[in-house]
Amino acid sequence: MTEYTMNSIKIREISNGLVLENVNDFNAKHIFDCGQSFRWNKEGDNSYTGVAFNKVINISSDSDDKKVTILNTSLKDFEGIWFKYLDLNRNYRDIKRKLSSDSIMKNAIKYGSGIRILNQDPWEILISFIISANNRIPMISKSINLLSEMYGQPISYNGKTYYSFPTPEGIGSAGISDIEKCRAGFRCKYIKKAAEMVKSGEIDLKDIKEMETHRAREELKRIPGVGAKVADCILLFSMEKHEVYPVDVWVKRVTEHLFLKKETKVNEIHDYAKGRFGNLAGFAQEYLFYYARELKIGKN
DNA sequence: TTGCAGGGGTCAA
DNA sequence: TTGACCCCTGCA
Repeated sequence: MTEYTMNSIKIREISNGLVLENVNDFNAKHIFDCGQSFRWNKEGDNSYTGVAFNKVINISSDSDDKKVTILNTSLKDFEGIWFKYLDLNRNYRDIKRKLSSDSIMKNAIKYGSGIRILNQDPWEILISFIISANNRIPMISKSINLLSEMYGQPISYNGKTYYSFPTPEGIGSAGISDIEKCRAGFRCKYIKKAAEMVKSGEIDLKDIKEMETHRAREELKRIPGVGAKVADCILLFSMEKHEVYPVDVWVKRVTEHLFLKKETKVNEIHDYAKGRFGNLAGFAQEYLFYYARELKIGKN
């Protein structure tokens, strides 16, 4: 049996995948339920099956044993895709230690101790978070799945058919009445326009990813349906801008409730987060979002 | 059974 | 700064 090591993670090949050992700060539930992705479904055995980068994989984790199992993959794909996607090169122990200077963050981090910020595809995140505006999570997932069924490629796994996320060409060439079949309502016109802009090269997501954060945000906001919050989600979840602090209703509530103790304007919340969490604000946001939403903190 | 509020915001006035 | 907005669910 051959074993490999990447960043102190031991990798062992099994018949249909890989077993990773000595993985710190990794909990599948925390990662896939903390709001950064809409394409991971919980299975009966508490594992998660998801579609990303035109592949379907299944991930389960045992935090106590520091063990992660990835099914339907290969060593080659792990090295080429999943190691980066799962952010396994990052030391979350350091991040958590730096953010734990007060008891409030300590509790939030303890609650979502296995959160990692995925490195997702900017194009997929762009469309997904346009759909998220004034919407509910089950509906967002449903619309993304319908879009994928209509314009993506089928992928079979475990007797089920999944669909890859569509390309800009796929959605950009579709008519508005077809896109409306994804049930995203008034957001459909934004989806179409965004796809056309990416398809034509008017918006180059690769370029934007390389830009300084402020300029990248302004560039993203040129896309219809992308305001401050959606732009920040794109920056944090797909462009490695970890200093941004996307403020949605939950984050606004939890920041007010736990820290500011009063109603506060979104701009002031940004300033506060920048001052308090610095270049780790994005990580803080994820711990707080998960903590707030799971425990309904600040609601009412 | 029907009706209404409201949701991971954005846009236009 | 304020409403409207597709679609759907939960709850009177």
